[in-house]
Amino acid sequence: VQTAIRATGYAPNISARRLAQNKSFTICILMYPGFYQEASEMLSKIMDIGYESNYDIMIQPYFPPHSRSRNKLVSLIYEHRIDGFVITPPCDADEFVSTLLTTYKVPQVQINPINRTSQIPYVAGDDYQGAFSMTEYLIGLGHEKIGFLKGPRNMRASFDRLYGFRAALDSHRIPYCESLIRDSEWTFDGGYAMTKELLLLGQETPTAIFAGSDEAAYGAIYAVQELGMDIPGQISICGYDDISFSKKIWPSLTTVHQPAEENVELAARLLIDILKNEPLKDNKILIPSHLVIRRSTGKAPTA
Amino acid sequence: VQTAIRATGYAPNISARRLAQNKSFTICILMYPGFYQEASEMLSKIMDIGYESNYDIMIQPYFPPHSRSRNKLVSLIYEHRIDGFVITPPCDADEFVSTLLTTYKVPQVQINPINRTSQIPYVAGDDYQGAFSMTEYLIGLGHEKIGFLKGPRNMRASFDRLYGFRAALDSHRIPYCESLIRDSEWTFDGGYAMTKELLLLGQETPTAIFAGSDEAAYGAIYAVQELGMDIPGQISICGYDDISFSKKIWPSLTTVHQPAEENVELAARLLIDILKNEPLKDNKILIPSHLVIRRSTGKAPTA
DNA sequence: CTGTTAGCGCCTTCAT
DNA sequence: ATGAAGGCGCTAACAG
Repeated sequence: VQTAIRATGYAPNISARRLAQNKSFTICILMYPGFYQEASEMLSKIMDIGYESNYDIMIQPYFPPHSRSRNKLVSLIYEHRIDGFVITPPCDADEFVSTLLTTYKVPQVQINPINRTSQIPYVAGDDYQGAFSMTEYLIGLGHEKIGFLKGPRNMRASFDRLYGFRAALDSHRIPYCESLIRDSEWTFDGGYAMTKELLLLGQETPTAIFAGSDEAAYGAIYAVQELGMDIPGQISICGYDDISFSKKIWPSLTTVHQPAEENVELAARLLIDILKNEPLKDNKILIPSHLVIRRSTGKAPTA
Repeated sequence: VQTAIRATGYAPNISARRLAQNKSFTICILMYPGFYQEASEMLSKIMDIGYESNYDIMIQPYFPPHSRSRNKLVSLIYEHRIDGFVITPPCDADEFVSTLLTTYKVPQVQINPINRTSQIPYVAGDDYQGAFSMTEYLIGLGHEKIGFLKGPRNMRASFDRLYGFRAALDSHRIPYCESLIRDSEWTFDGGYAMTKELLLLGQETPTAIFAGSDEAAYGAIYAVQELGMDIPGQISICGYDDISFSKKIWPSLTTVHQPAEENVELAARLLIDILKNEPLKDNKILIPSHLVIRRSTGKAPTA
């Protein structure tokens, strides 16, 4: 029968199905513009999932300062265009988003949410452990004065990575020095500016900088290179995220692999399972992270 | 009345509208995985357009080796999920795609298509002129032995950039030397490998390398740095595309600005105008490109 | 278990 | 001009 159906060129009309079932068979991934640099790599995976599960996937940028973002979100929900959302950071921290979704009881899965105690399903990387490992690795290379670049306050990873860093220092009895901690917002410009500041500390100049994100690490590398210093000879730099460019820059970046595509993929799968009312083993998933050692880190210079 | 409607919380059901009008109000952007590195920057713009025009926008990866890609594309068309397509390179060169779209008379707009003589509307950058300008700039710096990295044969830009390069050499009476032209496929690995080869040419070693794309230029820079050579002191490197990372690497990359987001934006706008049967001024759009001079290029070393 | 029918919510057509 | 009714193609509920 199936073959006969195919032979006639028949295909169901998706709009009619959607209307009859009052479902859109579409999920939305809410993204903060610029947060995911490697969206294109992500797209393939996401779309595969959509294909397998017969769900369409819509990527929606959410940028709070634009009222347009909010309007769009509202219309997606009101007009029944979307069955559920994957919320990427820092959108979960946005009050408009969170109240809207809970008010209308729209199914959602969050990625790396600020608040892990709520009942909302999530997928998260183990930022604490990753930062701890990286810091221990640096300490093992002989670094004691380590600069750290903090991220935005509306992302949980910002805190966890700082805590992991600090815990590793503590466990090796290395003093935690406030002047070495800088607020970079995890942008290129922030990493650049804060690294310049750290390098002007004179006697207190760090021998390594743990940029909290790869993006900030690029800024740090740029600043260091501009000053004509050698990486890793005079100073080591490392990041966190392992985005695809990190192996293409010189020197290639030591970082923590935090598979953004995998997070989104798992979140999308989880959401679809929820929408299909399939039984789920677990609705809170923690993904371990691991170090990727490349060329931007080395032994601390012997003063 | 409108305000009253809003007050009651009314919103039209999109599925019903789609069914009644037999349209999906959705367009699809077909992308070759990895071709657009800065998809995330693009997304914001694209989605804005969708919002303004009440069209949903679906990004679909197309990777010919996966039969899944083809099946998905077929189902999008058969099931009336899509009103029209934006075709990004090199998808226009894929026979399955082109015959499918023409057979079913699906509206489409192409970006940088191989074939500009067909009736299909397109948006394209002026690759010939961009490559010509860049080459003249290098010649002006005193470079005469210039390596060039070719791109894949299924993209028009590959040819136009090479022609522009060659034309500039000719107009300055600099001999065109086959051994300096290499096939990099415009990947990082290709740029890396071919640059290594070029640097082993001994007496014929180029003093500048015009990588046909930024991605290939990253590979070139990596190779040069690995050999401990100074950029731009000993060798100049430049790219083409001006993707966002090119200003973040060290040394920042001299390149030709070819606004990928703008191309896609224009193409999507054009497609939507076509779908709405709006009168169009022009259905073949050529976008000029311009040089972006950064730190990776400098005067040719005086032998 | 198979076959028939009503209805999803909107748009368009036709009649008033 | 305004208003009522039919139909888009599928699904779910119901009857046989």
